[in-house]
Amino acid sequence: MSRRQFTLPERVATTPLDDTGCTVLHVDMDAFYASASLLAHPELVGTPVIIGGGNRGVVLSATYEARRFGVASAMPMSRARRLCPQATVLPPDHDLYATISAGVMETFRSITPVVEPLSLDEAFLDVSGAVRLLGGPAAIGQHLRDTVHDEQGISCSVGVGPSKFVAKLASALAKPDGMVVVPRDEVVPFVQQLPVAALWGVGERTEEALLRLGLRTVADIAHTPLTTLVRGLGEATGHHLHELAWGRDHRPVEREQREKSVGSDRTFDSDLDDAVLIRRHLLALSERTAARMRAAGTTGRTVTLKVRFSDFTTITRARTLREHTDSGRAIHEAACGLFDALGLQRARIRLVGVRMTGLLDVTRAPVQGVIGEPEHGWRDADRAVDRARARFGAEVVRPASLIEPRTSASVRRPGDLS
DNA sequence: TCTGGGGTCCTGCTGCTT
DNA sequence: TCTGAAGCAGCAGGACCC
Repeated sequence: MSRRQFTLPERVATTPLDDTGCTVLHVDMDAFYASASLLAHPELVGTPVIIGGGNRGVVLSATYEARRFGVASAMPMSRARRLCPQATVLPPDHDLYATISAGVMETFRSITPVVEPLSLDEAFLDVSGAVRLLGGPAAIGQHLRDTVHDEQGISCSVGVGPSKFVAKLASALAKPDGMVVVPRDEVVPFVQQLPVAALWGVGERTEEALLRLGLRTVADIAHTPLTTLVRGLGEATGHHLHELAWGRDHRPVEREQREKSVGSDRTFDSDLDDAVLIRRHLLALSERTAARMRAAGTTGRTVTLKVRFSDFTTITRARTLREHTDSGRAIHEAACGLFDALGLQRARIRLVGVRMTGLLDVTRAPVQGVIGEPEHGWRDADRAVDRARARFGAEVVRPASLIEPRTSASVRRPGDLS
């Protein structure tokens, strides 16, 4: 679900051109979360719908009817509601999105085994091995669009190019519900007429830095000495943008991408200054992180605590443990240690997060027993809890300190401690 | 206007080891 | 024994992506 939208440059045709050598496809679902939610609410088709929620949330997705009013992804919900008060607001349904995404990825893999998912709603495909069987890349792209529409009932846009970078730019231009092919010979003029913000890796800050250097288009970057770019943007970014500005991107489409971190954040409905309550939130986040690691068969060694204050300044503190763990208890202990070491005196906190890095497959990082821990200790208990949750639901077993006293009048949503 | 939650990557700094 | 350089790991912060 790219957040970048560009107008179609005049020299790029929307009909298939010479697609020889354009073996990389980038497929991006159109307004994926909104389109998926409409499958469950067909009565809302053709109306403005916003997916998001919460007092302090942002827009996750919106139908094109809502976008016409200026609503965009990542926009604060309060602003979106002002721009389009008639829109229906639906809460996200992540289970539904995961199910549809799995179906879409299966369709992709029926065409080529070389599929690199980027998120639930987009992926790169290398179709070089499928050309002889299914026709040229553009024909494959069209076949893919038709299949996804027929099988899942949602539309997608496809970019076809000789590299991932070009294919991704092309799919952004194809939106919504279209396909753009960038022939190999057209790559340099195609990329160089775009604004600098079109480049992958150029966000708000980098765009500002480029504008300060007087660079507005990709062509400007291409004709700037590399040393100037490196001085202004840093070693990696300077080289990266210079390569992209000449249409050079040699990264292959990769099937397996192992995760490098797992974590959870929680923004509170209102800022908190109660350390006891914050530690309880850290326990919930630690348990969730640990459960996800166990489900993925990984363990982690470095615990990173994130704290965002009411003025939106954010700090992180990390601690590397002596050995790998997938225990919520161990993660919580480290996170609380880091939190206590901050020595905060009733600071108003907006968000806390827990993240584990230094991940290793559980078979390669056997977790040693803790001195004093019984033979069938907490690890066995954690796994029993995982099995119970898988069978009866996530809320069926929780640490005692996370259980709220029952009141007949109150209904709380999962994970809401405050 | 008022900023989610899941991530990756880069840069600069510090401290440890050789 | 002391000192400086180099390499490396860990940490913190920030930018960026969807």
